[in-house]
Amino acid sequence: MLSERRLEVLRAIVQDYVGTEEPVGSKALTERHKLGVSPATVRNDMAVLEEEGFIAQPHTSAGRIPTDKGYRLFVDRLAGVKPLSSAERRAIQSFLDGAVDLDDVVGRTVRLLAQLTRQVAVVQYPSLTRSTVRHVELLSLAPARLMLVLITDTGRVEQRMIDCPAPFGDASLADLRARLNSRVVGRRFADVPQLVQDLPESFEPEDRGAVSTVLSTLLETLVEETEERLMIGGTANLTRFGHDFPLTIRPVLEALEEHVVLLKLLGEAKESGGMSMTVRIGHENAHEGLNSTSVVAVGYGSGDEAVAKLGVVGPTRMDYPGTMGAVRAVARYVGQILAES
Amino acid sequence: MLSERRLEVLRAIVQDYVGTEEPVGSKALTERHKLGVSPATVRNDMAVLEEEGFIAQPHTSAGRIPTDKGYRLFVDRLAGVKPLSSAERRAIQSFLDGAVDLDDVVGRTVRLLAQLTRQVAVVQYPSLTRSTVRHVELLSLAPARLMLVLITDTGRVEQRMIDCPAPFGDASLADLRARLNSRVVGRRFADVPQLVQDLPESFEPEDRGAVSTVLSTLLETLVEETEERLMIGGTANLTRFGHDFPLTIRPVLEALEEHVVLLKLLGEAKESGGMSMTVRIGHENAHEGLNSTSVVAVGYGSGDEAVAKLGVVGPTRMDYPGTMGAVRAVARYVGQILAES
DNA sequence: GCCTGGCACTCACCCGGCCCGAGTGCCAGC
DNA sequence: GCTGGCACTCGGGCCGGGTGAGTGCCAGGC
Repeated sequence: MLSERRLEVLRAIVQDYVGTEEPVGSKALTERHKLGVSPATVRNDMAVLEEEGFIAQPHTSAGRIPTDKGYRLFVDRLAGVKPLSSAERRAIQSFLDGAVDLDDVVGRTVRLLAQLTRQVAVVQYPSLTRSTVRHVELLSLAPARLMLVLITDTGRVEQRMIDCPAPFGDASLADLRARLNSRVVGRRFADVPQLVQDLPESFEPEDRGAVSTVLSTLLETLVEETEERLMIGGTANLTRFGHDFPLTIRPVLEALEEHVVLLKLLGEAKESGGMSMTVRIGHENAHEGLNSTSVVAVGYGSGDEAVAKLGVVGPTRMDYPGTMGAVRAVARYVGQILAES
Repeated sequence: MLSERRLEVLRAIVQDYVGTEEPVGSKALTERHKLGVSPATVRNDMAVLEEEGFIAQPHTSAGRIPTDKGYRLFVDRLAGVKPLSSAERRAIQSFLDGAVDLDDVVGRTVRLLAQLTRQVAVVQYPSLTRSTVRHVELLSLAPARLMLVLITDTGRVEQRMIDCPAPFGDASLADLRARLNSRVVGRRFADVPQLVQDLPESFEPEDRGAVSTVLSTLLETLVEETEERLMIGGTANLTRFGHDFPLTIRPVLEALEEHVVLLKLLGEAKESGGMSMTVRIGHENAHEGLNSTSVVAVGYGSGDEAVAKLGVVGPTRMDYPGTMGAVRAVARYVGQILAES
């Protein structure tokens, strides 16, 4: 177990390093923080911290920098979540309030988060699995060609073309539309399959084929489109860590373009309701390209349950309390916006 | 007027510089190209080209590099559009063929273009102004609350909430839906305002307010949403020009995030049907951040007329013939895909 | 008149050596 | 267990010479 003062030294190192971006030495530490001890003592503490793997020296005779393990300890035990100033909160609210549709909400959220944290922001579109159906619409485009439009409670719209095995009368179509809606509106996606299972049987034999086709397309849409989408912003902020980063920036950009990777990243730790904040530091990220970055993510949703996640990607050397505060605050406001609409 | 040989020298300089990324000298030029003259002669030609502003020296006693003006001449008079290999064409086709919906088409196109040109790809969503209406749907969510869904021939779906001044009966709603569709389906967006102008008059007085509200929302959607969206990919390719670029990469990333700027960029030169290819080199780009990049853009569409643009952003030092070939080929295939669906 | 080979000149870049200073580890003393 | 002192390390900045690619100019030849 590390003594109280050693933890204090670690905290000071992390704070200074995040601020200056330069390895921090024992003398500078005692000057900037009221540790109440001399540089020599700090040096001894540093030696211990290094032995334990919390900090490291880039070269002999240079200051120390925190390791991933050091940041981990800092985040877990030494840092709180810094609440935003009321001015910042107002800014968030007014920025998000002008949104007109879901795309706009997500777009604004990304820009907001990127600006607030000065890092790369990632926002996942509200997931369909936990959503409910607001409306299903069927349109006849041609005698045997339909369009299925699915509207979710989060405001998302999905459409699919359907080629029916046989022409489908307008009356039957209206009937199907009405019955379908009466069964699934307000229901969760996961429940839909059961709810529509016996629907074909209640139609005339000649229409059953078409009805089945429609239903299977609907179910496909529900499942397939759970493949989620996301939006990214603030990549220009990557250049802020340019000094030692230029070599590392490429794999990060590459990783950011692989949305599948990011979705997995956000998705991990969906246990615990999914609303809690997760911080993955450096090598804790499975993807190699992100080994020199940290990911701060949190779930958001209109109710108690998360419908999706959002977060930021930045250098391991980031202002964790501030970032976590901003991410959490933004997630809350987005949740509110979604609940209102 | 420049002599034939001097143009040849310029072409050789551009090609070598694009290949090696290093200033090219007179000796190396004569070695790599069959110019049929000695280095000394080339030096004289270079002096003339420099005086005319087509090439420049980074420092005294270094090779020459093309200026924006030099690239311009190269593109206009010295370079053709390099057609793709049949293998590349097959790759394009098979890559795009698997797309399931519009988002997917655009997403695949971006990735394809980025990979093919190894540069940053930008694809604009099919514009609504030139599109036609495929269907308008009205859904009753609550007594005085409607949802308007607009489906375009390019497969795009827009939805809007409408709060009516007074409740609106189901019969009236069905009536409005039917009449609205019979008037606007298959019509161009630009023509819609005239076509629906007198529609409220034909309804009962108590419904006219609601009908007007619906119509004005529809018209708003048509206009507002002409504000177009786009997708970007391949930003990791920016790091390929890292050697002299690290300082310049930031403003480029920033410019790429300002979609408005990009849209303006793509939009310029919409004259001439909009299908022709435009190349903007270096300072020809109005936006400062893109002063060291070139933009190659071309319109695409399902018919003869462009519904949107796509293109790539890369360093002025790019392989113009190859890039132009790839951009043009991709645009054609995307047009085909859109026409089929 | 245009092309050519020769020649002197100019810098950017590389390399090695040097100094400097921040930072360290260790030790003896309080 | 903390402190001040001390010798040591080593990365980074600075200087100076050598190198070579590239240039401009000039006199001579086709």
